[in-house]
Amino acid sequence: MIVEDDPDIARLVAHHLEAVGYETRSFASAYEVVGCARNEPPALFVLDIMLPGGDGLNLCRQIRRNSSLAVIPVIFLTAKAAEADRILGLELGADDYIAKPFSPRELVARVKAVLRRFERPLSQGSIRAGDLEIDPVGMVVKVRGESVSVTATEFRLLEHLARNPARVFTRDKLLDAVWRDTSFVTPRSVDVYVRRLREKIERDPEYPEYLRTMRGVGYKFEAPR
Amino acid sequence: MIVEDDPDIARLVAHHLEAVGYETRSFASAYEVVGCARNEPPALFVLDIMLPGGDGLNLCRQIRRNSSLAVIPVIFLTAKAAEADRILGLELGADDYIAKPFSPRELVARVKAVLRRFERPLSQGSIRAGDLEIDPVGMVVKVRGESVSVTATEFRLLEHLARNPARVFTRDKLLDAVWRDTSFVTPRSVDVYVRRLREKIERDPEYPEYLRTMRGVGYKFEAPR
DNA sequence: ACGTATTTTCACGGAATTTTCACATACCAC
DNA sequence: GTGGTATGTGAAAATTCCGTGAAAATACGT
Repeated sequence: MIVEDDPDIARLVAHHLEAVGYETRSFASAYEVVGCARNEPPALFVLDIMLPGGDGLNLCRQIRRNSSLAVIPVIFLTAKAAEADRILGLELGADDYIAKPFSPRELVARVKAVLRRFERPLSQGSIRAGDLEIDPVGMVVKVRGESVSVTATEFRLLEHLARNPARVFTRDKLLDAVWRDTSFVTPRSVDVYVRRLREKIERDPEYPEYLRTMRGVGYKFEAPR
Repeated sequence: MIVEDDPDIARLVAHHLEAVGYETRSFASAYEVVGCARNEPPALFVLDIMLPGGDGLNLCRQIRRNSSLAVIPVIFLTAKAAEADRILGLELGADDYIAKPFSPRELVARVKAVLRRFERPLSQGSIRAGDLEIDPVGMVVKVRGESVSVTATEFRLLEHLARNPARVFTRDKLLDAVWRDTSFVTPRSVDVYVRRLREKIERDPEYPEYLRTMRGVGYKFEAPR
């Protein structure tokens, strides 16, 4: 959903997003945006910062305040790169920005990136990293072609970490994300699962390449280069 | 990485980019470009559109198809300033183009602009200062591209200081902000952590550029220009 | 009900980190 | 320079944290 008062730019953005298969709707002002969005929620907003009659920031605030729209990512178009920090830094909740002038490739890349970040729960595709292959549908993990058997919890833990590579999770966060019932499980249980996963997927469990421990914090998954 | 068959122009481009501090590698044909780039990925491609034996557009397509190179920006050099070329080039995945003949100033400006657009930290929230990169999500600190290992407390201290650059903190304030338990820790412990961070991130720990001591007061983080 | 696979807990020991301290050195005022 | 104070340095002590092995608890199929 594009909100941009300059028709040339609006058309440009729409065109390039449609060229790679996205549906778009364009608005020249902030007016009916919230109403329409509520009717048929878009996957993403692209907002011009400068809009006649209440700027884009304001619109963003409205979107964020509306509970049904609050989760939808927002990308800002801005003429001044200097504004950028303000946008991301502020409590506005923008997810990225694109400085004008932008190249179509950049536009598409950022849109894809943001959508990827937010689509996570929906994504069902299998994950590849290094010589690891994780197939959520079949609950199968393959290491260098060899499939290894993992238990349900092991799999969910690995999947969650691998879907968020290079990102540190505390044990508590992992418990929240991976353990179904939010029962009272010792955070240290995570350690045990990490160990067993390492035994199964790491070349040398002593020097793990995938499942790195961030001492004092938690664990993270890394795709070896 | 410059790909241009006319040696005069290639030298010209290389010279002007090197004059402002960029490293360059030049190729007269599209041949080994992809291979070399894969070995040592450049920050940017400058491609002549007209190349003997498979033109620049083709090369660009190849680059875009290679997943490890696909993110690297491409600038085209073209003799024909026709708008059609521009659209075509951009849709192909080029990020800008420069029409020949070009002024050195224009060349450098465009290269800088494109690099600036793409240099933005990948994950939101990560801090960049000088040749330091601090990624709170992954708990990673990079110095000139090299990631250095820091402990949890070291990281929290560095992050806190870097988030408030050019601002002096007394040791007590740092203890309050960075240390988890509000226990009674000697303020001098801060010194030790500053030292260890300096050993890891400063070029010469004797003359620190980032972590400056403000005698009689405390420490502050400064981003060297 | 029984045996098996999985999940969860726990205590221990080694290792990494944190914290402290004594001393060396640098800085400042005089 | 001299003295006094503040910071840097090296290393040891204290503490925390994680990997390990194994046992207890739970689920699961036969």
